Amino acid sequence: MTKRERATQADHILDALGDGTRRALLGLLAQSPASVSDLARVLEVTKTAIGQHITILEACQLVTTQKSGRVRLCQIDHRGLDVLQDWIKTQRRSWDASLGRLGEVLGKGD
Amino acid sequence: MTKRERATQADHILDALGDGTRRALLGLLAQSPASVSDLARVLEVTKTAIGQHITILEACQLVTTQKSGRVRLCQIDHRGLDVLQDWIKTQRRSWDASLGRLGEVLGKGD
DNA sequence: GGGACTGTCAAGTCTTGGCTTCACTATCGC
DNA sequence: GCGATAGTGAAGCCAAGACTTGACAGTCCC
Repeated sequence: MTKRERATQADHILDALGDGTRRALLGLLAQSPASVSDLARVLEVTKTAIGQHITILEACQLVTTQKSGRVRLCQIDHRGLDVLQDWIKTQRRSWDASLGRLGEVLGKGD
Repeated sequence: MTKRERATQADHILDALGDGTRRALLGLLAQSPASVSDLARVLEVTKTAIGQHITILEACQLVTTQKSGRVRLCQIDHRGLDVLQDWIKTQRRSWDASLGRLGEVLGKGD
């Protein structure tokens, strides 16, 4: 992914999910909403690191946050997953069609 | 993703899909099977690079290959996507439940 | 056999990005 | 106000990994 890439939302989501720490983050948030400090404590990384990950996850709608006072509460956003599921569906449709064509070409067995 | 990570197959798949070139590869293969050289030509990288990506994609069952003569024909493997779809389903279930509990806690509206 | 082509291996380069440190602001509670 | 806590910003470190080069083995076809 260096050049000429028209990045769709699905691209951003897959990039985001390509990191194990972020997946762990989602795993934790799937259980219950949590603050940046909470997450940092559990995953044993700095709050700065968590903040960076959350920014990325928020940008592609896998997480939402709301700040009340000095604490930023993070929770899951389902919209990102919806997009990802659509991406899978599209891929599958596309290559089902391609297998169909392949089948026709090979298709002697009727 | 540095330490203490019990990598599931979904983890490997998401790691694999975290790279834009590999996604492009899948996009091409979704349209029709192709050889390593074909893919290298279209994506404008070396055959070596394609070979490396294909190895990774094959390892997590997103692609299958078969060699006939000197050409290695690559095509989509649906099993990887099945696993990914399951992963999404699991995540969604998990955090729907969590949102449900949150709803109960907040749940004065009842 | 010889040339063209397909793919792989080993080794190295170089960018990306995950993470830290340090300094700083803002909020809470006394 | 003051100390403790929550979070952010800038800068830099460093390992992971994407990609290349060059040499090589197989295969096809003349």
